[in-house]
Amino acid sequence: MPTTDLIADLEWRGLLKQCSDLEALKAALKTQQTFYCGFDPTADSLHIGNLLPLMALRRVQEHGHKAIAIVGGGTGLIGDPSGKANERTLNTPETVAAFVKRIEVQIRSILIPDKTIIEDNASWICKLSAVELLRDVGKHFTIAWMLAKESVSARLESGISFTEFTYMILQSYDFVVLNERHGCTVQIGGSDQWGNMTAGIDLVRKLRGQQTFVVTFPLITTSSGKKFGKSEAGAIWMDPAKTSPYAFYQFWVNSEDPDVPRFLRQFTLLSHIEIEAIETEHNARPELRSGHKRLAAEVTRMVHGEEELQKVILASQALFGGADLATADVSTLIEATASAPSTEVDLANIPQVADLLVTLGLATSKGDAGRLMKGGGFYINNQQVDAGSVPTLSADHFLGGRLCILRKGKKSYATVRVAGA
RNA sequence: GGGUAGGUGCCCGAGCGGUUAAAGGGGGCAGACUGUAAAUCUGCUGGCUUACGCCUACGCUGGUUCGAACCCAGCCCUACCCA
Repeated sequence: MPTTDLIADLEWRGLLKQCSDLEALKAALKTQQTFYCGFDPTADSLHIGNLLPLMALRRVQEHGHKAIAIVGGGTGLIGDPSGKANERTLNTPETVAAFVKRIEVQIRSILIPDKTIIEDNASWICKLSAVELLRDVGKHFTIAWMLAKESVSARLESGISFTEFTYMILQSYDFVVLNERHGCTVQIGGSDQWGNMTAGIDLVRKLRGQQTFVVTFPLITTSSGKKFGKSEAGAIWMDPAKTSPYAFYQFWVNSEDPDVPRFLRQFTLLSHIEIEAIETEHNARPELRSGHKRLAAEVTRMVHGEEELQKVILASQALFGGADLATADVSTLIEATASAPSTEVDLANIPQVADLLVTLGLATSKGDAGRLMKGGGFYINNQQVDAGSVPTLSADHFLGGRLCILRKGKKSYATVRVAGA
């Protein structure tokens, strides 16, 4: 059941950047191994940047190995200096604990439930006494060696507290605990975690006399060099309350062409053959955007489920199909746009358009709304409003007397519903 | 503790007594062209206001002045150098 194909698969998918000892790992993978990856509870939801490590763990499972996800309820109280230019503000233990709970649920939804172990490192880190930490763990680290780590050396100029300085020790200790409890032998993570992770290898060797491995995947960038995972509204979250399924789906549909093949490999479970077929199709008819749509569908289904996906596809078709919304089925539209921002109005007293745009988050201020309308970037029910004119909403704008769709630019929309309808 | 250079809008960065809501660039938003892509071109990019206009803004607090981002004083912070 366990296979060494895992490495080849990761390589093909562009998910393998570095490995501490590739040949030895390949040999080890002939028998079932246990992998782990850590997730930092820095917010109340994971975002799509975290999807990559999750997918990596999922692939580990698909190839018959075991996967552990660690939620850093303990390390999250300290703060990882890796890749951070400045010391970070500490969250309260209550906040971190709340983040941990929510993130655990999300992790479970992506991984194969009955094959997944989730651990919160607070359960051992918080029990560690200062003396234990210093005698049993700290004794194995020399200052010179720690200072040489990129995560620390990069911060010597700008400043790093003792707190964050010790982070790598705690993360290393995680590896030791998992090795002891679950026989965990491989840690995977982003390449920015290389320093912390290799520190773990050393500590496991010293404390448990066992060889362990580290595998990293590259950090994701878009082909035009923009930061991956950000949209106009900020990060793309997995929590539907923070990023609507519609916005989530649209994020992927809007991927740049050159990124699509890579994203299909990295973020979907589609097979090599399927992906290559999609690529061929895309190259033949790029204007159909079939690759984008498939990518968006796969990822949205995985994160939000089939039902949400269907709604979102309906909404996308209605809004981008160029259909005349006046003739569309209102119930379907209402259903399809359920995940968009929305507000209710009273037909007898419809607020000004600018105010509505602000309430719905399509504009940041009335001035911003005014500029938008002035520039011709505003649509009511898919009808572009003439640049310069200032529209007012009337009862006629409400499809079936119930729904009015406001759109900003090509991609952002929100709905106005009639109260009680 | 001493010295030097600095702290300007989302970021970088010009301005160094009035014509400065503050050059220029980046980023962002929108329009055109396409394919809900990229590239390119164009417009916008503090808030309120139908509008005249009003308010807020150049580290903080005071002061000089008819008038200050710009001058003065004190303070805070950052970087580098010396103890």
